[in-house]
Amino acid sequence: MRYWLMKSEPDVFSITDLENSPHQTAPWEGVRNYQARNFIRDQMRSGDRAYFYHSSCTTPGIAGIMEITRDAYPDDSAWDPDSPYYDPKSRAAAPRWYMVDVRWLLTFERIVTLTELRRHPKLESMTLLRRGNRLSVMPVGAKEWRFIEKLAV
DNA sequence: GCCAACGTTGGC
DNA sequence: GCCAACGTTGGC
Repeated sequence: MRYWLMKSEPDVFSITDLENSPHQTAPWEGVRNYQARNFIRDQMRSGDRAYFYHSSCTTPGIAGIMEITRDAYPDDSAWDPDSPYYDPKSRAAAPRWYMVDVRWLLTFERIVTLTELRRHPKLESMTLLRRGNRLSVMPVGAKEWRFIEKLAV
């Protein structure tokens, strides 16, 4: 099992929105970056765990945990002209973008903030904290995962 | 709203 | 293939 961190702007889709979704499950649509796409398509598997990260908001940080419940499949929002994620270069015969399904597992009692994550030397090599990192989907090491889990309690 | 740090695009 | 211009991300 692998561990991941996935960013979403809570104004658009928050961990509460996921919890309130049918079956507490939703497609993670709209990833439009090749490196993130490759993680989703080539490495992410049903059963993996992911931190739900709230970005571009008052208190950026990790809000809780979700589970990947479906391997990657074509992101059909790329074919919807009315979608903000529309990409005419993605065609059904050759899908450019992929998504997984995610299921809500738990919401932390409090947000584990970005500021707090930066304070811990054990986390300094985290992809999330690397200068200039803009990935919306990235792997998390098992040790880092467990360390963060304890912070949240 | 600002801006650093990227990624993408397209002319050549 | 180079690289300048442009667009996006995301913290602050």
